[in-house]
Amino acid sequence: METKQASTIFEALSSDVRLELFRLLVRNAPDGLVAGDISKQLGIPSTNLSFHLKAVLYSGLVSVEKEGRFLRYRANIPLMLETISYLTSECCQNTPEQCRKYRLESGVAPEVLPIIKK
Amino acid sequence: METKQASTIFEALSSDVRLELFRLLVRNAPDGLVAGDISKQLGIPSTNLSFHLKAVLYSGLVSVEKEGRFLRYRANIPLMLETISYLTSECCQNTPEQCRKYRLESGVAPEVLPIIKK
DNA sequence: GACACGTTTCAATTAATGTTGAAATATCAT
DNA sequence: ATGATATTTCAACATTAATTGAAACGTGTC
Repeated sequence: METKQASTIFEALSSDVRLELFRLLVRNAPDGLVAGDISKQLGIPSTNLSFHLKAVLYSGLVSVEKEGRFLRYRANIPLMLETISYLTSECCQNTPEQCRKYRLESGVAPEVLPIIKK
Repeated sequence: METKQASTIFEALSSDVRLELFRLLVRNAPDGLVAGDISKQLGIPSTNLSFHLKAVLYSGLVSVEKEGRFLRYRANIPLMLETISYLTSECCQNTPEQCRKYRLESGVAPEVLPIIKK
């Protein structure tokens, strides 16, 4: 992954509205949600949601599909995973012991987040 | 983790400069780097770096420590891990099979990124 | 103490982002 | 076709971010 793509993706997650939007779609993967449902669940006007949807679509983190007169949005989970991999790559100059220490410090369960390689 | 904190963290990673800055510190964990070295490695003026350093410091993703007349910056890896955990939480309504499919699709090695729980 | 060096703050400019209501567009139901 | 509904585009405004050079601030060195 290239820097430009990754920073665009983080940009897409950098507003409260868009972050909640994306997490909503992550929770609702793989089915996704139509715009109206998203608008209701986030409690923001559809016009504002549309603005933010454009940003996440541009980043690639979300995809859209026409469904009658609705538009269904879905989180692009594989891209999310690639982005995480990009962020954590070559962590600690590839010394697993240090990474392990950090992971313990974070309190995050190992099954959820083992960025340690091998 | 709260939405506000997480979006501030993604905001910190949303510019090319800051993303490269953070990844540089991740690679150089746990030792960190002093500002001058960062400035040289990123090839940007110290005044501009200082601006971006403030942003990542504010987010908590980077910490700083005085070292004589230098300032040493370090990536906050545990916070990075918590943030990743926040982003991926309740993925696919906790149906591991779907998550596994996505992971295969992403092409990311399982040891690097198993967000699947259990 | 005077000087050099690393780093930050300030001021100025340029550009981009977030929000809202009104209007436009597209699709389905009758 | 007409009307109702879903969603987007547009215009306007307020807010915030990015970049740069000059100046200021600390800290170590001679």
